[in-house]
Amino acid sequence: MGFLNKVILLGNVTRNPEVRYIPGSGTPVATFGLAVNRRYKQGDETREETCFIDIVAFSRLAEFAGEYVAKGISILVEGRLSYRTWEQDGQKRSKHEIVAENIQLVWRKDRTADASDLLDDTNSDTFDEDDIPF
Amino acid sequence: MGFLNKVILLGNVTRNPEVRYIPGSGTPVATFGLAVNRRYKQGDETREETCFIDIVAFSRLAEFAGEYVAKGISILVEGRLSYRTWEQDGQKRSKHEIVAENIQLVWRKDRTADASDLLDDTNSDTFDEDDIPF
Amino acid sequence: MGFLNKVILLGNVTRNPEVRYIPGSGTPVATFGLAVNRRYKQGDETREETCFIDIVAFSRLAEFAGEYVAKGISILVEGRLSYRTWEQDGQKRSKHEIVAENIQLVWRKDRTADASDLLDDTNSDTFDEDDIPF
Amino acid sequence: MGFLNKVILLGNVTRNPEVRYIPGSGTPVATFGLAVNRRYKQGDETREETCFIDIVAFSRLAEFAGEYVAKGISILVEGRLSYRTWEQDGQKRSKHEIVAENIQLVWRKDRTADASDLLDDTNSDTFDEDDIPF
DNA sequence: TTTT
DNA sequence: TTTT
Repeated sequence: MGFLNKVILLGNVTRNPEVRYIPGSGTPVATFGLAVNRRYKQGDETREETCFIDIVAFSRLAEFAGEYVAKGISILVEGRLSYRTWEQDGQKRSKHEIVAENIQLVWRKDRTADASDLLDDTNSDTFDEDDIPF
Repeated sequence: MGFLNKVILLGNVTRNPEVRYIPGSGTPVATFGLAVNRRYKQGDETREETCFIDIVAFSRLAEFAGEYVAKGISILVEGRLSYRTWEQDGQKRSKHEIVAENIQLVWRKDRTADASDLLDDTNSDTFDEDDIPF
Repeated sequence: MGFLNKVILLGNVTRNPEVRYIPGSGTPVATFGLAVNRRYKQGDETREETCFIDIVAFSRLAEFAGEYVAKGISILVEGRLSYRTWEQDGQKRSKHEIVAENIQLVWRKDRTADASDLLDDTNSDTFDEDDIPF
Repeated sequence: MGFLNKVILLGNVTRNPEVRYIPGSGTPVATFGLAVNRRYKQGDETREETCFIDIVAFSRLAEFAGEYVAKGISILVEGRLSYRTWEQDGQKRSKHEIVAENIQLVWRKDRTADASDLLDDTNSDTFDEDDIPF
C-alpha cells in the first residue's frame, strides 16, 4: 500500500552526535537529540513548549552528522518518523525517533528578526488588524 | 526564536477516536492511533516496518475526527510533532504524539496501483544496485 | 550551500500522462497536469481557487505514472519545485513545474467527510468558540 | 473536497521585498524573489540548477518581510503554491508563486558544513538534462 | 494497545 | 538525558 511519512524540523541540537557502526556491515549510525521550541499565546501570556526528539542518521549522513553537527547549533532535519520496540530486562520498551534523510546546518539570527510570533494568524483570510504589533 | 515543526503522514487509523472535553473551556479533544507502514528491501527480501503514533486534534478538528475518522480507514494528517511529559505514580513518563492541524480522509486503491515499491531505493542506505532497471 | 525544496500536493489529475523517452539513455519521462483546489471564506462567502501545475516524473516513477495515473483521479505528489527556461522562436520562455519523487494514488471521499473548511482555525491556541458551526 | 498544498523552501532572497497595500482594506502585501539551488551529479561532474520563484506574504507576515527580509539573506519559507491568471494588453498571462504562511530567517554556514552533496544520490534517477525531449 |  |  501507499503511505507517506514526512517530517521537517528546524531546531537546536541538544547532544553531540554519537557515531556507532553496525556490526558486520560497518554502516555508520549517528544519534543525537533535537529540541524544537514553539511559542504560543494563552490568553495574554506567551508560553513556550519544547518538543525533544532523537535523530538517527545512517551511512554518509551519519558521517556528516558526526563531523558537523554539535550540541547547541541549529539544524534543519528532513526525514521520517520511526517507532522502534525492543525488550529490556523482560520489559517491552518503545520509542519514537526521526530517521534523517537530509540535514542542513543553519545559523538562526536573534529573536528580533523572527516571524514565529506571527505564525498563528498568517492566513490572509483570518487576519486580525488590531493584532499588528508594529 | 524561529523553529519549524511539520509532519505529514498518510496511514491507517488503528483506533476509533475518543473525544473528551477540557474541563472549564469545554474544548473538544480527540485522540486516535495511526499506523504508517513502510516497505523496503533488505538484500532481496521485501520487509515492512510500521510507525505507530497517536494523533491529537482539538476544537473543530476534534469534532470532525469524532464524526468521520474511524478505525481502519486511511487518512492524511498534517500537523506538528509534540512531546508531553507527566508524572504517574511518582514515575516520570513521556510521550510523542502528533497534534493534527489538518485531516483529509482518503481512500487508497489496492496495491497494484501504487508507487511505494519505487520509493525504497531512494534512501542511500537501503539502496540495492541490482535493482536498477536501466 | 544547503537548500531545501519540498512540495507535497494532494489534488486531481487534469490530463492523462504523456510518456516520452530521453534519446540516448531511453529514460522514461512522464508529464501530466494537477489541480489543487482551496476553499476559503471571504466575508461570509465561500470561495474556491485552483492551483494548476504540471508534474514531471522520471524513470520508474514515470512508468508508474504512465500506467496508473489518469485524468480525473486524485493523487498525492511529493517532489520539488523546478523552474525551467528555454528559447522558443527567439523568445525567452520559462515555466514552473513539480519534479515528482513519490506518487500515491488516493481515492477521496465525498465532501461531507472532509476537514478542509476547518483549516484556518485548527490551532488550539487561536480557537474561537463562537465560530463552531455545530 | 479535501486537498493539500504544502511547500517548504530554504533558499536565498533575490530581491528586496516590495510592500504594497490593498486598496480599501489596506492589508499589506509583500513580494520578493527566492532562489533555491540544487546540486546534483551528472556522471562525475557536479552541476547546479536553481529554482527561482516569487514569494507573496500578506498582513503581518508582509510587514515582517518588509522589515527583516532582504536581498542576499537565506530564509526558510513555508506556504502554498499558487497560480494566478490575468489579462494584460488583451493577452492571457499566468504565474506560479508561493503564498507564504511562515518565514524563518536563517544564516547558513559555509559549504564545508553542508549535507547537500549527500542528498543527490537519493534520487533513483540521475538523468541527463541535455536529453530532455521538450 | 494497534492499521492494511 | 536536554537546546535557545
